[in-house]
Amino acid sequence: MLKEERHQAILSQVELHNRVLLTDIAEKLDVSIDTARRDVKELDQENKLRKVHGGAISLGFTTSSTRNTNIYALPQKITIAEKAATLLKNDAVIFIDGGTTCMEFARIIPLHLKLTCFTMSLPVAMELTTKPKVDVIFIGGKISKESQIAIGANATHALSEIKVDYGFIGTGYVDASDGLTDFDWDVVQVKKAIMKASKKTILLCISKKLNSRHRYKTCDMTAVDTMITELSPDDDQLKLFRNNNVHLI
Amino acid sequence: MLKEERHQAILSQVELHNRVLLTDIAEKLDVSIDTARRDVKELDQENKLRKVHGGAISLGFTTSSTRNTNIYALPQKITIAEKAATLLKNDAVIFIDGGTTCMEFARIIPLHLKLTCFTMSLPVAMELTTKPKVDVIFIGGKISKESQIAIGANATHALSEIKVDYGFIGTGYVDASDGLTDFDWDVVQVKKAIMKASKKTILLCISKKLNSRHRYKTCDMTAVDTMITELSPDDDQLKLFRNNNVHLI
DNA sequence: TATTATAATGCAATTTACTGCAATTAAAAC
DNA sequence: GTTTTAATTGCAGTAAATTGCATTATAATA
Repeated sequence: MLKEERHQAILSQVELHNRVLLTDIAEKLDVSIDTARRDVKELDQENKLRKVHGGAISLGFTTSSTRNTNIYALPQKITIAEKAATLLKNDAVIFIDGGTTCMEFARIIPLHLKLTCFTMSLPVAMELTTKPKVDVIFIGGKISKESQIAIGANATHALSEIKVDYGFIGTGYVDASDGLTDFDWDVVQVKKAIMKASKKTILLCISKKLNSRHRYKTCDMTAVDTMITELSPDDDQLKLFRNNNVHLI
Repeated sequence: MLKEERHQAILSQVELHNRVLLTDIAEKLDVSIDTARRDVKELDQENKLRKVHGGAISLGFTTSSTRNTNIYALPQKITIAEKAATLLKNDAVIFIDGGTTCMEFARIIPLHLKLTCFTMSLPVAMELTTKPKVDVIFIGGKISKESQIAIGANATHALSEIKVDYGFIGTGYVDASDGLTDFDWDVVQVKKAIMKASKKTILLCISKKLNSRHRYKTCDMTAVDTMITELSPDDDQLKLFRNNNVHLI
């Protein structure tokens, strides 16, 4: 393997996970630790990453105030994810839906927290594998290419056999009177099943989606126990939601 | 062979694989290393590629878009993946195991190919969502953090209910007499289930793993229908495998 | 503090690069 | 067709780069 290829491989790993261990480089690229260290050292000198004890981290990781340099992660979603994370307690059993907001939530879960997480979102599951104390269980099924979640009879059936404390879900569209709606029928079916499997349903939703609706209905607002948005609780837009016994954060 | 022809051959190689080794050029084009080096040097000066120690890489290789498609792929694994891909036909129903070699295989599947793919590897499933004509079905279960595949009773049970034409599997260790072995018991159980669900088992395995073994056994070599490595079929190491009715590519 | 893990350094073995040169080949000139 | 000329190629010797290992130093962690 050419040195240049190794360098690219290391950079891609850093780009993807924001960090990389020297031992991982050595093993996966089939070189000695020394070579891995030298590679990282050179990349550091070229200002492509930052070398730290035991590995390397991406340049933006430490400096930028916004946590992860995911271009899709809007700051509001991080705010929501941070609020949602405050609900988590050790040994909780939760479900995490797909979508970028839930993805942000998964990303923000503290490393020391012991959890059991169900999900049928591929990216969320991938992210959760980086959390040492989180048990991850994936609900299988046919994979929807757009949303990268498992759908179909298999998925809904598997969901019918579990019960979790909290179901953290997202939605495509939400409205105080029309409830949660989506444009994909299969996705709606799965979301229904998630809510049935959850003792409490927590909706993560950026304010942009408030007051919008689409073809297929997941549920009424009354079925949602808690809704988390980035707006302050006394925002005008939220008044309508208070009538549905929805707890707002 | 004319110099210009060589230059074209080198460029097409670089275009295809993003890289080329001087030793490969020398061997395949039947010239000395020196000539190969001189050719690459000229192409570099013409800005057709970038010369690096030991070979050359394509100019676009460093852009992050191509980088993401080349995470941690050893060149040998690409060779194996390419060979494996030749077995695929339209409308085939296959299973793809986890591991970097199988990942490379998933990556190389042509976009025009219509397939149904089962997998219980998160990265493989993610990759497959980029193939428009491939139906992806994920076998759910508890996710193993090291290997990022679904394991456990759920996974093996789900596997017991399907039947695929080809099962493309990897293994941690392989030996002609001891067969396929691994260090993780759960993983071995899943691999067994995969083989049971496959009409034909195709083992993708880099030569480095040949003649190695570990604690838990998946199966004997006789259970493998085809083994694909990057070695030439008359390599000495492979002689031992011929005795097991294993088809080598 | 003790213990472990990681880093830095020097060194030897290997691989690759460069240089000059002679032999060969292809093209040009006669 | 023959000779001349220039380009190309392979080889040998040397220089440089790369790599892995051993050793010592340093940093992290309990």
